[in-house]
Amino acid sequence: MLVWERPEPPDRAAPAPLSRDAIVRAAIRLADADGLDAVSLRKVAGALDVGPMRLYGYIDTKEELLDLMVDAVYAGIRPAGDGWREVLRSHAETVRRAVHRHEWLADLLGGRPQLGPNTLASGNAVLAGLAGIDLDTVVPAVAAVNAYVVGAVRREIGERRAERASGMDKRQWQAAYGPYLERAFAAGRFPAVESMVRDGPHLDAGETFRAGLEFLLDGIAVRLSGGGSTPR
Amino acid sequence: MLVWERPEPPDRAAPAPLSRDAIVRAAIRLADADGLDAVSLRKVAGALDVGPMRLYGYIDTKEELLDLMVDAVYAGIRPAGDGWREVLRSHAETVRRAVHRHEWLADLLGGRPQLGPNTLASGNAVLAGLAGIDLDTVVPAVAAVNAYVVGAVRREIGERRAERASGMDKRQWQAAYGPYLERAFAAGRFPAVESMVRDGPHLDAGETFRAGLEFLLDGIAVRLSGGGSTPR
DNA sequence: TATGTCTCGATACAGTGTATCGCGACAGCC
DNA sequence: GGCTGTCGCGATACACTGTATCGAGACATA
Repeated sequence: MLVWERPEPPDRAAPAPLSRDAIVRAAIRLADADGLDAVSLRKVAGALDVGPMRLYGYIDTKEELLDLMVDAVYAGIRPAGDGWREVLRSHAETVRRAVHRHEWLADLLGGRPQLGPNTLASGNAVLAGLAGIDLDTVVPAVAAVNAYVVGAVRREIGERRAERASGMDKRQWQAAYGPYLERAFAAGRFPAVESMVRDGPHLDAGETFRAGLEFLLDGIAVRLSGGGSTPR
Repeated sequence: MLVWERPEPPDRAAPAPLSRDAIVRAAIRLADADGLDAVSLRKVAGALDVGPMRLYGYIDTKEELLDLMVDAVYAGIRPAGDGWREVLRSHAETVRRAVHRHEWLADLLGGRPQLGPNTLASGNAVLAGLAGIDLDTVVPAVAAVNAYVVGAVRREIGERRAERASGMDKRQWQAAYGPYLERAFAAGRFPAVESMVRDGPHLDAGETFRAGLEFLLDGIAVRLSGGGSTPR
């Protein structure tokens, strides 16, 4: 094509000013709106009016971006309250609330060790709130609470998504899986599950989360008060 | 109609005989060898000497294949032992062992509700082992143990991968993250974390898992023996 | 034998993460 | 003020993903 008819290059928008922070915020916006799958380097870059390759000046890898997203959320995760029990409980509840605001967190938590500054600060605050207690108890206790929270929110979000996928409503979810379960039960192969579904309590997600958390805290309390070893 | 009850297509004197089972086994082999990312429909089909589109006769979606993989593993997950405590403990340990054999399970567990026949049978066995106990306690207790296990194995596998990624050795992992943590500590911003790392116990993954599990079981024991409500 | 049904899989599409590298813009120097 | 060296941007490319489409061929039935 000859110069004469070749269009001039578009007025090069002054390269949009960029920062790791802006990138992470854009990625979080995308993930909040459409889930983690919607976070592609191309889309993040597009949201910032920037070429995809530009991002590689700020991060080496998509995984690093995900790590930064997690750490950004941890900026708002701090335990509150007095006493070991309240510290651990509020920590757990705060993480859960964060997951409610950012469902994609459920996909990332526990997936790889998080050592970002905000995550470290959050962990530091929890440990500081437990100062004075024997480290031999604190370390496994904190690990256990974290493990529980990760697993619990994962299941909670997983179920929520399954419900949403089958039509937005718990009634409709039951309509989708109910008949399947009915047929599975009809064969009589899962009587214990069947009686649980029929006669068991129907706790909502929050009640289930808190009930499990209290079990765990009660168990930690046993160790703290008993001071002895765990009974077999 | 869900995968589990949808009948397989009839045996067809096809170029390569195929079955849902063969597909799932091939997928599991790939995932065991090279991780979940190595499970692509093309690679699975390739391992079976078959075109990729052939698989869609047996599954509707890749997610269904992942569900089938999880359910296949649950075929070997059954609790053993007598008494609620031993049932829950052995269930947890068995799941953990399965995750050790199939690390990709850690990426899938809790991600979506599992209602396959083997998973239902496993859950049924656990509930049957808890027969006689008040369902108001059993339901949250089982949920809590499952949540804990999911979170715990996720972290365990996540850490194991991070170590492996940085050179195969725990020493080398500490060499990779150690200096970073040293620098972070040097600023004095995470004193509680620092003292934990320096003075805290260094439990291995198995000890940590069991310690947290015993906390949880102790907490459930409190409810079972006390019979009363949880103290605030 | 003709017809209808069904399955296979080649091809295609839109998307992914990221390596490569030429071009253009800027900074510093003569 | 003009030249040159450096550097970062981002177009292009690559290998790969999950899956929709659809023509071709095989089988069962009429």
